[in-house]
Amino acid sequence: METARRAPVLDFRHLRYFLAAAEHGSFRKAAVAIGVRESSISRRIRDLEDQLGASLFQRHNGGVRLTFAGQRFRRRAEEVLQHMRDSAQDVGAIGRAEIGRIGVGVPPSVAAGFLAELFRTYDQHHGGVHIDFQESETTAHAASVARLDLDVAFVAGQRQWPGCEVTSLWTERLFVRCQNIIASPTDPNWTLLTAECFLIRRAATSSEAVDALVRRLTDAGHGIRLQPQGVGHDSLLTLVAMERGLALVCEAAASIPFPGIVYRPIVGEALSFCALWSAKNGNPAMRRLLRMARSLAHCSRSP
Amino acid sequence: METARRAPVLDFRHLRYFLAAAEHGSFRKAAVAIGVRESSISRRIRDLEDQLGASLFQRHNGGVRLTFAGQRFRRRAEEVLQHMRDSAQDVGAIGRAEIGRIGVGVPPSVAAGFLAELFRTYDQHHGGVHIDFQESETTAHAASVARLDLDVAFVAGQRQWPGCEVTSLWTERLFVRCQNIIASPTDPNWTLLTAECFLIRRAATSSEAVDALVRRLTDAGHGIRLQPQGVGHDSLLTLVAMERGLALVCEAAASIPFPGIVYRPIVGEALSFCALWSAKNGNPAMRRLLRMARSLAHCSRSP
DNA sequence: CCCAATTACGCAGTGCGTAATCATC
DNA sequence: GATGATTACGCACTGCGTAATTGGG
Repeated sequence: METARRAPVLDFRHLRYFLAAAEHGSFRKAAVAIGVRESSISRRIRDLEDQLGASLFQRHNGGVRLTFAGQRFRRRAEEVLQHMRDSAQDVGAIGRAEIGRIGVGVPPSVAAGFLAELFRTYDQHHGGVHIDFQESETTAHAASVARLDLDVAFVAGQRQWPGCEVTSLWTERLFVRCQNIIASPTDPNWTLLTAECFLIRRAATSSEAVDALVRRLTDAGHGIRLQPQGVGHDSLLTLVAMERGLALVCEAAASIPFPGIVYRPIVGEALSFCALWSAKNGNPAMRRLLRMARSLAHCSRSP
Repeated sequence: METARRAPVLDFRHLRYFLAAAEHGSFRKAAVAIGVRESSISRRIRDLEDQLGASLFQRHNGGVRLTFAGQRFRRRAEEVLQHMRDSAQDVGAIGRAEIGRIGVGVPPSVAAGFLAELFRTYDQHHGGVHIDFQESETTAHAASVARLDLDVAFVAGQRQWPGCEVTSLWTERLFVRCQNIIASPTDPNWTLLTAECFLIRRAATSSEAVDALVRRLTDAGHGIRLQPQGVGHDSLLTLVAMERGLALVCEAAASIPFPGIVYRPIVGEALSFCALWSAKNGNPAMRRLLRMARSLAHCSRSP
């Protein structure tokens, strides 16, 4: 058995050299154009011809000319190379976060406040990135982030979550959402609060905000009546308007007006929000969003 | 200035490795599938990611998973690789003379005889090859072959031509094409022939066949009247039917019947044909035609 | 401790440049 | 002799395999 010289692996350079030679009609000129010696062109094209099983050039004195096979291969090679360049361009754009996709976990209300501002700004600068919002509770968010099902989640509270990095971002005051017939002390009337019952979403029974309020009231010697409801955030608002109780909301949600509803701040009570993300997640669009969030948090905090 | 490690040139292997890893969801499995070590896969994909400027896989314990960029690049890579394979296939088919193009120079009549048989057989076996016929005189054919404008030319005579290889193929008897009123001696009546005038195409004044006949007649002490006409081969036939003279044809043309026309062989006079081609011409379809021609000549000669 | 990916290291193979050679005008 | 492609040779470098390392259940 003959030890057939192992076929050289086809390289994109083969195509580049070939196209240059085809364009210039001369190995020499092609070599100058590419910045390489003629011998390289010659050998690479010989490799290419060997591998393809057809000669691509007719060599005559004064240069080379494409054979029939060469003419045919030229188009193909151009297409392949162009396609490859496009692909690299495409993927590179993802790498530079010019396009892409982010899965983002958000708390119930993103219509106003820090997050609304963040995503508005982000969209302005990275319109090509599709943002997939996922509304859920903190625990589920943390798990998704750790599993890389979500790229980043914005949640209330500062606690650690396994497999998640935590980046503190901003703080919001807590508000009581109530009917507008209730008196409006600057400092909330605790007695009044305890008389009413608090409507909370069943899924958020152990949320940071509720925990904080309960702690605060019990520390002050007051009781509190919680009334979990299996409804969404929007419906809670309606329930309040129906005089079925009060609702606890953060500052972002308090900026949204609704007929028959007013918001009263709970002085001294605040809720801090942070971003959860995974160190293993290299999604450049996510990292840029995170950077932007930090920058935004810094801006709005320092003044 | 930092000595930035020169970027590794993208290779089709990069794509193959990447696709294998994407398919198997594991560098390890991809490595076995391809028949290479994991480290190779790992490094090559890292190169690819560096070059593209985006990470393609999320590494988690138990394997890898495509990122958004990776998913996108996967389609592209498949297309590029497939396109490249198709191209190689295509060009390879040309190399194996399954498809292609041949420029063939032919004498005025190819409707019958050796060439007709040759092309009929060739078409049967290589239907994908397009044959470009070019009808011209020997000198022009030889020049075209040397310039590689023609791949091969079949011409009468055996003489050498610059830049051409010569391959003797077959021999044909010469015939006189005449009106059917002329007597039909087995051996042509030389007196009769000299009495008539020979119609020849002006372009073929110095053709091998005419030269041979003139030589023969003058050697035998006879004169000959040549009457060049600026018409094509077909028209000559009509002129003979109009009793304007005789015409000299080779055996192939003599097998085509025409009303009012008969052919008489010139005993002892024969014309040999050969193929002209260039040693520099690697056109595989041409070389296969040539091989087939030799084989055919051998077959029809030996019995 | 296992699985899977990554990194360190040494060796073989490949590609390039230099330079000589061939071929044609 | 000039131009242009091909070939011989030596060197640097890349890429692979082996094996050690990291990292997460």
